Amino acid sequence: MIKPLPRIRDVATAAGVSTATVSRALSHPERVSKETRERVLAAVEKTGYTINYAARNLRRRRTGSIVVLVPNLANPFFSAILSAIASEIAPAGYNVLIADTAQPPHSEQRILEYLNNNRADGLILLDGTLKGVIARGQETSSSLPPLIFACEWLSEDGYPSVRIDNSQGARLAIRHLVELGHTKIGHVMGPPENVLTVERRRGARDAILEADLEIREDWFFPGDFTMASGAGAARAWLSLKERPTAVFCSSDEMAFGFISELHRNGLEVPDAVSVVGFDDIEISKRFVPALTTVHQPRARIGRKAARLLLDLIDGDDEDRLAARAAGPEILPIELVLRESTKAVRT
Amino acid sequence: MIKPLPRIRDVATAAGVSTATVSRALSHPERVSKETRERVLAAVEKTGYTINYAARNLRRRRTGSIVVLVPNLANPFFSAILSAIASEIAPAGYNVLIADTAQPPHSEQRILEYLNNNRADGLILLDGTLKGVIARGQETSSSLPPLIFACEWLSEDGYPSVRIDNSQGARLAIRHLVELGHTKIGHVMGPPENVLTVERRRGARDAILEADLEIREDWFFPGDFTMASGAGAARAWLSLKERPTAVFCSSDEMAFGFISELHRNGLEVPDAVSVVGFDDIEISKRFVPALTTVHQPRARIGRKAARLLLDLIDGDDEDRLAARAAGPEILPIELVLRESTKAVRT
DNA sequence: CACTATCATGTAATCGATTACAAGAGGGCA
DNA sequence: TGCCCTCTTGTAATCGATTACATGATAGTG
Repeated sequence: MIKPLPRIRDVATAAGVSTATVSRALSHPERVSKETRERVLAAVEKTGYTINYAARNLRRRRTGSIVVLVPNLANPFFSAILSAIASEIAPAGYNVLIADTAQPPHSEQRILEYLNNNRADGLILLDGTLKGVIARGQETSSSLPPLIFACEWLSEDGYPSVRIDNSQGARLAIRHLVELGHTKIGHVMGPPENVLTVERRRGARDAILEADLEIREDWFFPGDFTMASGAGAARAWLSLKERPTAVFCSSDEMAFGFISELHRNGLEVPDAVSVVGFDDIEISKRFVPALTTVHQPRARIGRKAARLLLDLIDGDDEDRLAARAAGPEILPIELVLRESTKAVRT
Repeated sequence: MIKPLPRIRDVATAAGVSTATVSRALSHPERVSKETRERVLAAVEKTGYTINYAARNLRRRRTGSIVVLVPNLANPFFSAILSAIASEIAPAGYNVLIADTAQPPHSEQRILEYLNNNRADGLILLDGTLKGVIARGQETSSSLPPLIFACEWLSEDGYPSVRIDNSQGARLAIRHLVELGHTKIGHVMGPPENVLTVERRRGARDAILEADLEIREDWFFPGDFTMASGAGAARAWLSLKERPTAVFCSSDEMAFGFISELHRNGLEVPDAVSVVGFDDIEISKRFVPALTTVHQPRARIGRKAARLLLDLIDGDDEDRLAARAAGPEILPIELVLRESTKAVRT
């Protein structure tokens, strides 16, 4: 029942040429004559030949795949970026290999393995908490494959990255609330060590100070980007004696958690409190109320990161140094005004 | 700057043994003596050796990866399943290779390539619209690698699949609405050719008839599982002279689109109309109103499909025939009651 | 016409790990 | 002591495609 797959030798026999010629006809068509090329292609068709990638990759000393490390595959924010990455990488002839860094099987050891040259020709990292792992990777391995950060990044090491200006996004959100007349503004933060948390919190603080408003530490609620943590922040908000009239959440998901928890307690947004999110994921415009939020061009981020990585892979060491020197690629964002914010009662 | 990676020969030299012994020490530790094993492991440590998978896979005549074909990576329904699949497959030593069947670069030709033995050791298909491609694959290739459908499936060919009882899910939804006293019940359907659409519509019709209620064709709204199509159905609902008082949507996303579009038109759920969804994706319990929906155990579906596939890969042809004969694996569902439905006004 | 450049193709080495087979060492048993 | 069996290790073939190098044919040039 198991018939062995046709090999390049079978094609060569069928076409009456050598394996070298078949290989050339397929990989460098311009290097064989028109007649043999056609004869080879016909033979390929006839035998049903498809290439054995393991053999090709072994000989070419590459892996043919690109690894994407995602903090959480199930999170729609990441899956949209992933989708864009895949759409750019697949046509370039690479496999997209996905690893969820939060999944239990992915110990540091496992992730290190991906960093090793012989697992991937390049990496895209959507997880900025891998500093330790990458440092260890540099010690262990003589040279890491090209890598690019997207969305998140390592604050010190100058790896190339594609991202937005997060503190600017936070400023846009806060300024909008200020313009609506809010003077008591809170913030639901991301996980403490995350770069995004740091940048967005900084932007938020700066904008609050610029508006000559007070920074109240008890209005900066801890969170971790999940809906559950947004709901927790809502409970914290409810328990306050003096409550902010507007809250900027560091992710859309937290904003949903926040709004839904208030709803459970009989309070509606934006009447009870104005809420701004961050990310503008798919559902934000359909949420009830539709969420005012900072739009991140997720598809563009993914595509850009993929294209930069492909350039790095094709380029030489010089190109790589140039890429690191060039600094991060910052894509534009915008504040999308919807229903979840309104002017403060006067 | 580029230092060549250590090969198995380097380890052999460092340990003072042959490459065969190194290979055995790593792949079949019980076949070498304790002392050499330790010596080899020390040499591996010292040289920083990591295996070259292309070489191993070439020799072992396998690819080391499993391909998952997803209709739409950016859809959170699928990404949760994918996440579960990855968590099960990665520890088994396979790469998870993802291909988005809806992405432009994935012509039929490209998908066919994945079906070929030498791209993957096995496939998990979340897309039931691939009938044509698979038929062509069977013609072209002598034997397809083991494959498993998850969620969706091909209605005729008896490929193994892991899924839920979709018509039963639809019945649960309709019965719930009937119990709440609704007598005018509508349904927002998925894309016409989709198996899920067919099954859920059938379940819905049967349950409506069982309740001695009328089937009104103009209350069966076309859709395609997306939020936008749910919003379209809402507009259709609004334009009716006589409107159903309850609507069962074939996906949660369509339910969100439906609810949000009504909200834009000043109508609120469940006061204006009761809505039931299908899937119970992450956000459903936090939507406003929290969505009553049919829960699919997505993580379990993903894990189960992955485990079955791994069994098939390890098994022989006999096991594969047995698996096809065993029929689909049906996982339990339940109706989750939340806020989007309420008793009809009497 | 002789000589060189160009083009098309074939021969065979190569990528790096695995494993069939061979061989040697050591133990057990008559 | 001699024979067989088991255990450990080494030698070398192998997986399938690519490509450096060699070769022969053809065209172009002085």
